[in-house]
Amino acid sequence: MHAQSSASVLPVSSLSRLFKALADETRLRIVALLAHGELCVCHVQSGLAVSQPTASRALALLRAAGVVEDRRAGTWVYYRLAAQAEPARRRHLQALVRGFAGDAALGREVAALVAQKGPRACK
Amino acid sequence: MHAQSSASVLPVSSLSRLFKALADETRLRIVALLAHGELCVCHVQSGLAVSQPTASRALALLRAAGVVEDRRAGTWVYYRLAAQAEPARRRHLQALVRGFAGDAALGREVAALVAQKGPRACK
DNA sequence: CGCACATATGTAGATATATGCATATGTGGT
DNA sequence: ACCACATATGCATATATCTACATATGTGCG
Repeated sequence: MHAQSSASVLPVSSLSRLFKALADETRLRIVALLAHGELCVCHVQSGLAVSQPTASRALALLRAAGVVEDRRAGTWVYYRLAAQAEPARRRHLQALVRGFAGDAALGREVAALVAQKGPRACK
Repeated sequence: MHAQSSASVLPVSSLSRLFKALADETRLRIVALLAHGELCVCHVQSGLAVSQPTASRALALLRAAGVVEDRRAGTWVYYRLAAQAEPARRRHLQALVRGFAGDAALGREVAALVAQKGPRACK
């Protein structure tokens, strides 16, 4: 008989779901933005120059995949990167964030987004 | 005017392609196996209990994505993890390999596969 | 050359994924 | 209650992805 599937106890399916969530360019760029701080949908929308439904759906999918969490603040819904319980997932997301967070230009872009939209910018 | 896309110079599209390659469970399990050493298609096929075309295609896609390299040895074609030039990609693949390589049961499974199939097992 | 074996590829069909457009929901303020 | 704004969702459509089955290619051997 042969060894058969398994790949042991490793969280293959959990990692697979994570990678699937990160595989889309729009969603990966959202993670890049969120590496610099929480944002609401309108920030993502204008930061990535995508339609509002696209931004909303991408964030919803990331939330379903456990990559982000959301928080409601009046009319706005803020999204932030979620803490990862699974060690392997945590390693990968941290690696991503480290890379993205080191990008100063991205940081300025995020700061500009927050400054020109959302609650802080409006009143 | 608004900030617009970009996400700066970060290799978003390159990372996106990497994650797309790793998003499939079959392919991710192949990477897990290869973390323990090079294998040929028949090893993967019986190790994951998938059909020969499925194993071959999965490996071909991983090769196209730059995740693995291949080497022909007579009738057999050996696949191994490829070195990554891009730092971000290298970090992620190394993180994966570290996790998978630490799994002793997986290591034994791979050893068994190599022992019972392929050139070394046949003659 | 012809056979046996390992691997690759063509094709088709089922299923998932992404996006645009319209519209619904939710919230705060007048 | 109504309106304005931010966000979410329904629906249709285009496109990508995966798998199965059959078949082709390549390599070694007698």
